[in-house]
Amino acid sequence: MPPSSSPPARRYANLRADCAERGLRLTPQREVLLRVLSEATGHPTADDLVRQVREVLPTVSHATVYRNLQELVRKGLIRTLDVAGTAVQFEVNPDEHHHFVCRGCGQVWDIYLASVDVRVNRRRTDIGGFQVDRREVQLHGLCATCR
Amino acid sequence: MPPSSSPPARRYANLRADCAERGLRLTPQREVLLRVLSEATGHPTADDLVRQVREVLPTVSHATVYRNLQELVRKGLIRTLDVAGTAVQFEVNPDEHHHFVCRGCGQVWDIYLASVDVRVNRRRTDIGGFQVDRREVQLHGLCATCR
DNA sequence: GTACATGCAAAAAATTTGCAGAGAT
DNA sequence: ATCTCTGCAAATTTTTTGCATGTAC
Repeated sequence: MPPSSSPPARRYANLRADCAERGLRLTPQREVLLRVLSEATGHPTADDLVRQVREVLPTVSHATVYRNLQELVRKGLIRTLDVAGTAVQFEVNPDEHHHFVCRGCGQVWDIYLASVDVRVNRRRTDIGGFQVDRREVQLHGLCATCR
Repeated sequence: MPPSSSPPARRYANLRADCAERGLRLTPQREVLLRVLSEATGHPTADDLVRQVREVLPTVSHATVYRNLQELVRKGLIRTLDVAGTAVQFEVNPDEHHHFVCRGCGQVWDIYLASVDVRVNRRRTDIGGFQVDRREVQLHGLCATCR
């Protein structure tokens, strides 16, 4: 089931359609990247993706993959995973989900929450007038292996 | 009030005590760094901190500040802020709090929550046996200026 | 005195940029 | 024909490392 309940083929079709819709051309390099993204498990780094794309198109340049990822994030097709580490990790699971971060090994797992109830304490909070689009919960601790 | 309800002097004393307790020597460089951290507002990057330390000790090396920050994180005196961006940001607010991330300008604010209620859906979640030490909520959206 | 900390300089890692040419629409 | 995208190579930015020297405890 994880990392996503939508099958890769479906996700690939969706990504292609999203690109077309937003005026991103479907070049061979971009198509391979989309396929790699749609099949990805976990949270690949830009470098992971460069390597995987190169398994199919060995001549693809670093810059192309980085630029494409940037563009896909800008258009909202994928997201960066907000977990500090070395390199940026990309979030390719389109389902609404959250994360568990192990402080031992640094790995990140997708988790699904049955309920999220959060209320801001406006009195203590030094910012107002903000609009919330998305809520993400990160649980931090130790995974079964690191315990 | 923000970024922390404890006054800088108190936070500085706490950090010094924590260092002593964990066998970290109080060198002049480290003391200046602790003072800068205790007075910090927001979420400084390593480079921000290097610059601020150098206002007091102009000869401090890059490596020293980076190594110290690493050590302070390892010992749990500060944390890295889990928000993807360019450089790692440090979390120096010792109070329990959460974050609002603006997708327009990328800025991050501390927010305080009145209540957090989260229940994991174990059936959908592909990991078990993990132990949770801390829960962090990130709200994503647009700040008042970027709206 | 000893173990830990620092400075320096260089390396490594991650990401971005300029530019000329190729390709999609 | 146009505007986007790509490859290459080099530059930038951020962080880490080795080693000799210095210093807090």
